[in-house]
Amino acid sequence: MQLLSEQELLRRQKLDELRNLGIEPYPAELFEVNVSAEDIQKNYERRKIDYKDISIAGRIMGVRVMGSAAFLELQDATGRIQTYFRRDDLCPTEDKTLYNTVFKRLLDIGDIIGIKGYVFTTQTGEITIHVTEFKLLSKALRGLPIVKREIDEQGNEKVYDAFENPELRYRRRYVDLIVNPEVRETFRKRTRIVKVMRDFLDDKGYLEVETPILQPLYGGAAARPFKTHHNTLDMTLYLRIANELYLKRLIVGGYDGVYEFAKDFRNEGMSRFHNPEFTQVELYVAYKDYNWMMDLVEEMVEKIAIALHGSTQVKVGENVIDFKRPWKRFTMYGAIQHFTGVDVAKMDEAEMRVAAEKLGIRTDDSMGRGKLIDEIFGEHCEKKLIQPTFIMDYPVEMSPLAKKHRSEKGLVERFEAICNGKEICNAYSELNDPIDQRKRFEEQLELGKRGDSEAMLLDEDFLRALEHGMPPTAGLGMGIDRLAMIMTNSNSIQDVLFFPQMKPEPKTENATTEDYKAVGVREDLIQVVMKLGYLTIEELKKANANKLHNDVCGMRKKMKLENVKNPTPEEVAAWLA
RNA sequence: GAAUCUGUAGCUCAGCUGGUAGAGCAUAACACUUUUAAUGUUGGGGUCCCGGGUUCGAGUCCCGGCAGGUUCACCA
Repeated sequence: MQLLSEQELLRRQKLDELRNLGIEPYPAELFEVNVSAEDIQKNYERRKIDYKDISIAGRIMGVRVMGSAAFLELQDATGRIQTYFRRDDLCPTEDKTLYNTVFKRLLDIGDIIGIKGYVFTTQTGEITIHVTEFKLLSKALRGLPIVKREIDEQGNEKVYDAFENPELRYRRRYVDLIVNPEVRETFRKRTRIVKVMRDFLDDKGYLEVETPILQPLYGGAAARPFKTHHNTLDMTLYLRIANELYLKRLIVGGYDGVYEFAKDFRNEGMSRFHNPEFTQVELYVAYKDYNWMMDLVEEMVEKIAIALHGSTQVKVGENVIDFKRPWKRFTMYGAIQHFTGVDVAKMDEAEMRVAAEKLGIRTDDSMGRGKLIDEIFGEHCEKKLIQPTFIMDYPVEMSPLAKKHRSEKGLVERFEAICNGKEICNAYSELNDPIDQRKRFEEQLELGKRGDSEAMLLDEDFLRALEHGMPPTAGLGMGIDRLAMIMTNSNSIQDVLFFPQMKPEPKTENATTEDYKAVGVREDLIQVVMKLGYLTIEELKKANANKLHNDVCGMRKKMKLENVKNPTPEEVAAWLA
């Protein structure tokens, strides 16, 4: 049972009043819409004749009543439009109920209405709909945060009473989307990113596929999984951490290009860059290598920037990032030399450990050469790479699915694109030598035995697929969330996920309607009893009967519940019996 | 996991060295037929996140918890 605020109670009373007037607050039939707010704003001035008989629906976002005329802000999916209501138009006869009562008193900010009318321009120059008919389509029982916006002389928008509490915004994204238009826009951009990619990959003739999310073995990345159980098969299943191994099986099967936009799940820490479920696009193309893939990534991301911003330049925080091709390319050794002045290429593990210590890295004996390189890079290079940059040729130890470098010993043909100090994609010339692949898996198993909880498992069926022969293949994984953060200038992954993962809201342990009824409290009095602070039956039972009767009658009056009858003293005494 | 900040009206936030809880918006009533953060007047509205403690007295101080933000760690 919810404890309702004054404003919520009032709106419920309005619901009854509407029904008493014969108005259904939640009508079943459709409302024909023939125009959008954006359409009117954009095209009215040029084609006035087309806006003489319009029908539009949306949410009331603001009301300015001036006696027998009123302005009301209507918001639909495309934006806002001002509407003008005049009593004498809506109520040509003596009966002014429709305007005075229904419109002025029973409609609220947040309600969804449909209107018919014609467009005109007010004296102050605002394009406005003169309303000839309106219909309530859905009554809102909760008030919205009222965000007010003003455009100053410089054309800058000033926002008053912004709805910006992050917890509420994420938990109640529907409210966030209603009152913060820039949030709606962010998610439109996110969808646009995916659409541009999909069109780009489809144009090249690659096949969009779906592969299992529930996997008997998790693989394709180094991460801890979520574990679940299938009852009928009585077996453990894991939510995928990547789909790499399945897509490669499809390349073995003879498709020469496959891709999937995949939700992946990793049971690890959360931060402004990490959500337990996130989206990646993975792409595998036969007969290509990582050099070819770098060109593709540049081309695709440049296209996305242009599609979203009309330019290759994107403002992200303090920086302007330019995605214009070609991007800078460094080998990992080259990047380390460039940023630290240290040439690690020829060092063995011992020399490198010394070098790392000198660069302020805490090392220990478990760290091999690959790990040391990765630490140095992470500490001294990655954060400094603001403009999009490819880092190529990683140590073999960290890349068990990548092909050995064609000329450099100890390295693999792998690259990441770094942008704004963070990885946005990861790609290899894929390892297709089944014997080498088995060896690499075995090394991972060894790491797992030594306690690395993220070491990869050996996937025997995947190896069998490789043994059938996989063509040389270039593979790519690109994080959609991270890319969306950059492309929408968002500081947190939570701002590009509609419903980021949160701990559940603490439960209120109030008694239920049934609990109250069980001790004899009439349903319409429950609100009153709760308002008095008796939120559990236990507390209620402790009350003094006379005082409780007095309090209930007083509170009923205070809450202006005219339709609710006061309880008799005997009735109240019976609750406590 | 650690550090740190935050939690007060439907929303955004004040609240000093502890003394009966405040503003703006929203809401209610009245006025107002082209306003736009509409305006004017008058009201109502609070489990100060939860639980302990100190105190004559706690929104405020102390301890513990819950939720959230940020940074770090982890996570390629």
